Amino acid sequence: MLKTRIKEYRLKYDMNQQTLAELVGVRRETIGHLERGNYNPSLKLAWDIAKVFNVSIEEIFEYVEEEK
Amino acid sequence: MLKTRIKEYRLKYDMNQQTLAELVGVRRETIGHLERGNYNPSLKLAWDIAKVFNVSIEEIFEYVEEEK
DNA sequence: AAGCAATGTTATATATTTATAACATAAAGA
DNA sequence: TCTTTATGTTATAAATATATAACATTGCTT
Repeated sequence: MLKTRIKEYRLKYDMNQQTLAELVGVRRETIGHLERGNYNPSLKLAWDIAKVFNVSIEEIFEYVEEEK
Repeated sequence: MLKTRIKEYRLKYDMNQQTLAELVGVRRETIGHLERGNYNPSLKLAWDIAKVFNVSIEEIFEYVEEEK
């Protein structure tokens, strides 16, 4: 299961989904889906998002084992 | 454009494509395609490969600008 | 030369991400 | 209340990653 801190960093930068989406070249729905854990992004998208926040990919995305 | 050091690390670990593929749960052709830069992996696959070699994703994958 | 292991390559099918559009909901301000 | 902004949600289409199978090539070893 994928845990993400996109929303946390997005709010830290006082940014809405639309703005982040434009910065990385995807739709705002895509950002929303990622924040809600609906699917795993491509490495390219993960890379681009991490770059916006000047952090490593690992800082924003983490795979953890399912509980149940 | 995606540059990758999969092959470099794979050889360092004296491992063939088949073995690496099994460790991360994909086909050997998929590893081959990645090494030849045919497509960008999912974050999950990139994560799994980095984990096999005990390095960060950024150590193995890097996006650089196209020359021409 | 013959055989084997590793990798390249290609075609097609399947799965998943992402795009697109439309509508719903919730919060905040005028 | 009405309007606006941000986000949720859902359905469908398009794009791309990955699976699968088949065959080619290369290098090594006998």
